[in-house]
Amino acid sequence: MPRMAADHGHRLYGVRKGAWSEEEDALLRECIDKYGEGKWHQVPLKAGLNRCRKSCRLRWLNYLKPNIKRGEFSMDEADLIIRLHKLLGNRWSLIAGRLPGRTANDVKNYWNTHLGKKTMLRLQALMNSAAAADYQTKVIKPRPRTFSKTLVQCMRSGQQQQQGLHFCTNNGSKSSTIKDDAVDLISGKDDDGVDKQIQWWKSLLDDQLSDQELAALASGSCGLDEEEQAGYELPQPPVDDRSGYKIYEERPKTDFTNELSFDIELWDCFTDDDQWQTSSGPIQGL
DNA sequence: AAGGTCCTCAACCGCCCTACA
DNA sequence: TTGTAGGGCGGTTGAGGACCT
Repeated sequence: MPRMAADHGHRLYGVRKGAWSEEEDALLRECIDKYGEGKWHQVPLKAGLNRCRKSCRLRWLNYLKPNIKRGEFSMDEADLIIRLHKLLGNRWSLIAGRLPGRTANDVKNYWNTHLGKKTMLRLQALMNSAAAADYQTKVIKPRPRTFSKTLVQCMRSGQQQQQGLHFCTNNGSKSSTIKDDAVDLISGKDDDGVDKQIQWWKSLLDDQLSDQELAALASGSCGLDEEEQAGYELPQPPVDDRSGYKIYEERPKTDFTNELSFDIELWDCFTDDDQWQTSSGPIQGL
């Protein structure tokens, strides 16, 4: 069934659709070189293209732009996508903004085809079948998350943010989630943005546990000293005496822990190819 | 070899946000 | 304050290639 061309409610007829030809690409490239990006409504006219402005913009941003990186996503990129998706959800443009040369469309497609729910189910099915065939079982050990010192500092300086928790003041006037805060940081909405962004990314990307943190984990804490723990332990009463914030346990519906456990499994698949191949054979289609 | 199914990704659609008059 | 237009985004579709039976 042919699609109707729609452009902000105005139906456009006779506008070319579908795959772009090399001639069209050349015309668009020439036009952007000459007049620059922006003013997309003028581009079809100036370029002599029988395309709607959105089609021109999309073609440029997703395909013709000079710095676009094509080809396979690296493991680093995949890892970053997983982490950012956990924080930001389907904010593909924000995620793509942190992956040089990648477009939102690329990231979205990559997620849907390689990292999304369907792939998750396929992977689980493969794991189940491998187990059923009496292959060596791959044991996934839970990896507790630690609260970075950066976040703790933010908390103390009035930043009501904590991973996986919702904070609000006693009168309930302010409530935020880690996703919203992450979006603000990434999009640079905060005034003292640069330093905070650096710190935030540092804590996000810091996958290595310090010796201190490892020792704390071994003793059953979560990487904070006693005083810090007192304020953040989930089962604690809802009001923190020192900060005056109510602390709410994240509702199970958000299923953060399940997501996390899957991501770890997925990441192990990326990093542990040898193990997969020896225990249950290579995973097809990943 | 042929037909069917699955997968990937470029492109489209419709909605939202913002700027401006 | 309201209406309009442009820019941008996320969700969805469908063509075409790869793979399977």
